[in-house]
Amino acid sequence: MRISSRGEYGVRAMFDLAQRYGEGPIPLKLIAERQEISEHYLEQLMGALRKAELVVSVRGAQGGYELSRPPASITLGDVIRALEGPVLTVHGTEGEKEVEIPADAVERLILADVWKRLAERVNEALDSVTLADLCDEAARRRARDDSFMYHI
Amino acid sequence: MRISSRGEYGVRAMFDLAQRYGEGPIPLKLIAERQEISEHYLEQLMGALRKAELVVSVRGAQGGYELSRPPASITLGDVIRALEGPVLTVHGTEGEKEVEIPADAVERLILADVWKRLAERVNEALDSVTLADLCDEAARRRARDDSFMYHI
DNA sequence: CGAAATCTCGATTGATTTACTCGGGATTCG
DNA sequence: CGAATCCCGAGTAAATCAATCGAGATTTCG
Repeated sequence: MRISSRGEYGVRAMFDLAQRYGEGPIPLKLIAERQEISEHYLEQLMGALRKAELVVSVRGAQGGYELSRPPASITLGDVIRALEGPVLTVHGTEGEKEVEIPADAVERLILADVWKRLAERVNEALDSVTLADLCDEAARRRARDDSFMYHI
Repeated sequence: MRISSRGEYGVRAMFDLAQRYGEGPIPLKLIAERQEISEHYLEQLMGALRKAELVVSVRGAQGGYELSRPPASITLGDVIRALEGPVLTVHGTEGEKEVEIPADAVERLILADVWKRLAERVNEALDSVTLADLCDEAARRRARDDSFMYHI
């Protein structure tokens, strides 16, 4: 149950974009350099984020990517689900259609319910952090570090 | 971010054992049959659960496995962590030792904190369900189904 | 005692997923 | 036009997953 590099890199890239929200499109190359992610690999991730409508792209020279909406309205859950698919899926529970008749129906049904509830809790946790939260925290820490510098 | 078959099968097997807690050792073969899991594969999982001290084994004829402690004191988190390793790990955060100097230290530190908090929330969710909870719910549903039968 | 029932352990294997890399095409700005 | 971009699909090496297999060690029962 780990977050793959897609999720990790995706969040880093989105954090990067969030801090530049409103400055127009940011070329992928810059994000890749700052976040130390392979350009080609990041392209794939941005493609998925664009399909999920979390970013919009501008093609051609001076193009790039920007968030499709304010950082406060994009959660880590949005980013992670876009890149890694639905969270905490269990094979016996994933699809919408019912699986084959189980040996002990009661047990299987209980577990299906439990997995579902747990997945909801995980999604709630992931959705409780927005890109704006990350930006605010970054601003706070940078301010603190700066004032610390002046006191030397 | 899915639960692998190890986690899913492991929970099924532990649920099975929990419902027979106090009846002495249950042979793996029976669990495998009831839960429709390959015997050899389940052996591996039981080995991990034994090393995590969630079950104890009794060797020889009439042997088998039983829970090492009451169902109310074993959580789904215990089972899943024993079988799948620590939950919601992120490569850049997993080890205890610090990774190489990041490009933007503030960003990386914030994300490390966030991943850690999220992992805690996921663990809390997984630990909020015990094997006894599953058994209680099974008993409740079976009772309801039975009384339904009598009314036909 | 000996045979059957069990757990124990490590090796191997095929399929899938992950984490990339590569190459070329389409679009837009200057 | 040509450079800077995004766009897209194919390919690949390594890791992980989900088993499978085979050979032992231990214990009960007849």
